[in-house]
Amino acid sequence: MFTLKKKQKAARLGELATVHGTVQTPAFMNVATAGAIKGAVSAHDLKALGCQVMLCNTYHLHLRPGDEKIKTLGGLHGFTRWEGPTLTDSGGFQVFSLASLRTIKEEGVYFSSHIDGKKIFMGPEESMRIQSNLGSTIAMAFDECVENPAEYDYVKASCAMTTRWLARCQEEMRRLSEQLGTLNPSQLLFGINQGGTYDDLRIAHMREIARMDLDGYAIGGLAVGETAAEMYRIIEAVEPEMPINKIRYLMGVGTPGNILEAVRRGIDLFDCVMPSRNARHGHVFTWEGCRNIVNAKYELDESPIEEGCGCPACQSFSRAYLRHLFKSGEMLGMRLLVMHNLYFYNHLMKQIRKALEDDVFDSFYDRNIEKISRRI
RNA sequence: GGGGGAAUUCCCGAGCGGCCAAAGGGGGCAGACUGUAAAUCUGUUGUCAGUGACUUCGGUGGUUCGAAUCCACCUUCCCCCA
Repeated sequence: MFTLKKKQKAARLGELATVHGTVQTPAFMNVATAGAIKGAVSAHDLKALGCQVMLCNTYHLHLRPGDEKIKTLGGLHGFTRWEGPTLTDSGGFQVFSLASLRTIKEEGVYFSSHIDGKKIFMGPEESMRIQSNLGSTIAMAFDECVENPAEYDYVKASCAMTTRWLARCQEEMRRLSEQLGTLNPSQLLFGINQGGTYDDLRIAHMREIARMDLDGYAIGGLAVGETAAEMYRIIEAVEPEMPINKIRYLMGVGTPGNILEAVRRGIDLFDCVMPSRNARHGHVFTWEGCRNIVNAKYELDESPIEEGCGCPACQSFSRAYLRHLFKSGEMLGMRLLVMHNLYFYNHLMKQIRKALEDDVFDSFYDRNIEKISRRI
């Protein structure tokens, strides 16, 4: 159940109440695709980093270790020991990211497993069943995430299919929630807007799925090839069509700057691999911009990544030490950088919420958008 | 004391007369990464001006139109026999 608490122009402050806890929005969900944040960060660490929602992946967990096994082990919550809300992505993104390993049909998608080549079929019903076994707080609809740019006719047909798939997801979820032994009978279902870079398709699709009364609405198929300017234009086009009293999720986005821009345009929820992946490659986010800790200029730098940061890395360690750990291939280096970035993202959202609470989001945006987006 | 082998650009290591500023790793420097097939991938790595020139393959001489590559001596290291 989503409550819109406050609005400043398009930007929204809200909260989503779930059986696993309440999420204060705008929020960033921390990505734990295979049940763990890559870079040796556990569910317990996540709590200390200010994480509100942990995101896991249907396709990956279905392949390994298998959703039935996870169900036996108490679902995602019992398995990972993350006690808060979870969101499972449906496998729709893998239709895009594993494009060379799949075939799309009306009934669903045939994948060759990236692990062993085994044939895997995943349609809307399969995705819902897997997500039900995982027992996530929020299940995402199974969609086709189309790469940008794509032909108009292809995107139009794909959108229509994604809508039909959404109806099947809804139907299957209804059936599953009534079944005895379902881990989370009150699992929420979010629908996903598609339409590539075509405003008319985006709007038409959003109107259609808005009528289907879902628990939340996501914008998918962005940050997959188009420019940031196009992404913002599409959000602006679609936003007025999104139900005002439902949570809005921009999937897979993005940089701190992207997030600030999207909150300003009315988005409540985000997720992205960027804080963890970039940390694994030495990039750290700060309020002054993004740094690369391996740069030679940090060799003798005794200051923390960011002065005043409350993360475990900045609490105790210098840039020089972190650089050394990282370059030496010490796991600790990677782990500390990942923790810093996740803390930064979660803290950024907290500051955004505070600015909205205090009715100063505009000036908060003006003060930070340029700095936060640069490379230093 | 006798015999045999080796020395290559930051490191390891190819090359064995021209197509060699010299393969390939490593390391260094930098870049990319947006619902994670990603602790990965890309570029660059003698100097200076940048279609070229110059210096470089243990040292010094030599052979040759031309040498990291052939010859002589020297230096250092390794192995075997005494």
